Amino acid sequence: MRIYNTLTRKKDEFIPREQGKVAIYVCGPTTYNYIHLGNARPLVFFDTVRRYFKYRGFNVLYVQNFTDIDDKIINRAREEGYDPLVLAERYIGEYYKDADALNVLRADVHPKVSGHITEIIELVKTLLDNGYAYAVDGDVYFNVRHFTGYGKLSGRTLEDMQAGARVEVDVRKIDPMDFALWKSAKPDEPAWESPWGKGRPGWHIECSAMALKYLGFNFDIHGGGFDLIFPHHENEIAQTEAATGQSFARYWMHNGFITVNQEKMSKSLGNFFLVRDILSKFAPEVVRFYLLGTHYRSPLDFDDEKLTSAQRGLERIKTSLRLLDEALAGREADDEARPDPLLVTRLEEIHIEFDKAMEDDFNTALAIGLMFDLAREVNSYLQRNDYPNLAERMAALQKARQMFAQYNCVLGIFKTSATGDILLENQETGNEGLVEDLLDLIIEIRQKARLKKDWSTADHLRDRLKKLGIALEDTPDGVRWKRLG
RNA sequence: GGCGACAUAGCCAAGUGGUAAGGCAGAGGACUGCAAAUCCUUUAUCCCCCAGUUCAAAUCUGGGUGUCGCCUCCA
Repeated sequence: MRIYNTLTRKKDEFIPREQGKVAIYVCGPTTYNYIHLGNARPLVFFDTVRRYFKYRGFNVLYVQNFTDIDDKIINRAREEGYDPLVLAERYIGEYYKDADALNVLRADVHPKVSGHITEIIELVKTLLDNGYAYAVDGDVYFNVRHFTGYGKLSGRTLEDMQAGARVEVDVRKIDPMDFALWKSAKPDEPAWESPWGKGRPGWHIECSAMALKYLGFNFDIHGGGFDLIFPHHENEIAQTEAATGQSFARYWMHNGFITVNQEKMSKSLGNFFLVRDILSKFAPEVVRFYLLGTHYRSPLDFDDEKLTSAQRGLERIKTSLRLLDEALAGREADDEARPDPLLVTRLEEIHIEFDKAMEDDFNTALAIGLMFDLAREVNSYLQRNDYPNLAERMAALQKARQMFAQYNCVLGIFKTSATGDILLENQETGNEGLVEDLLDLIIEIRQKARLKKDWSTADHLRDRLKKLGIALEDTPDGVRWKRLG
């Protein structure tokens, strides 16, 4: 497996710290608002990475933090008249709603900063003892000049950074690039007792403390958005490696941005789209499918048309799944039957390609392309009548359905049953009984009209149903209906 | 100013030396009462421009143009 490593600026062969195990830390959101699509990309992508490792038989330990103490939270809380921690907690709850909708699996651990103050203080103490940090008026800063590797992740030197530095010069700092490990508390801010007085952690130290606690040093993969490379991840590396004398993480993965009109979607530019607003217009599987349709390191431009295009594409795959289910419905699988090689040889080729795509730096775009190939092979095969016998045909189709389910386990597009079978929307809820019965009735009436060649009645019913979001399809074997959109 | 990324058909997008995946949209055909869905065929003599390396380049090197990002909170 090859992974593009920001640290080495190339694709490196993945060698786990421990055989058969992989430890991953992903920087989660600062919870002062609902998440937007830009936040969703790393969630969905790293969730897919995690799923792929699992699919390959790895034992995955996946940690994603919540930053629940931060200036923005404090400001927002002040505006709304809440306690900052209460506000943060509320948005953590909202985060789960959006993440669950997008089929993002819960992390093994979702640590919060507020629950790890002790660990953070310990880490800061270590850095002070080591001489990598200094305290001034209740603040503690990390001394970047002291850490020789500073800049190794972002690929620039302190001189580079200062040449165009836009940081305000704080005379109390030894170097302008020094960053806060601990901030003294202003009145009305959440604060904790520390050896340096009441205060709260700086932004970067939390991830170091929590990653070390749950994953230890030298763990496998640390992920986040491109914009975290500097300063966040650079500082994490500096702190952690200065404190432990050990490597922090070995593979650093960064996803590209979601853009709007080619510009970065960000909270500060105000051009962001909330996940829940998008989900009010598009199904979650469409959003996930769209996000994974582009390689994670490339920018991805967002607008409704692109989602609509994704929706239509996904419909193709759904159709193929429906056709498969229809063909297999009510038939017992015969485990003895040899799958028809006519279909299965192609399936095997696709399967090899799928693994190759994912092995090569998680090329989900290629993997999705292969799902389309799979769909075409299936659809095409279903139209043929020259199969050897029914049992072999069914075995081959069964195999195809398993492949769809497997790939879906990795890509996480469709909701699944407990056994991992793909659930299409018609099957999702148990509350559909009446709708189905009514549709059966309407279809029956229409069929009678069609027998009498009363095309205007038949077409009228079909048109009206279409306006209600139900599409009818007449086939030689009867009428099929599905929900649109 | 420093550092970096990207530029592939109408649109989206994969492809890091061997002669352009896939999707959306479009065209033609099969099927259909008509549709829809599906299948088949078709849509880039060519991958921003120029020069170079090579038997061979979208893929490597140099130069140029354009777009974006980081250097400040941001996924």
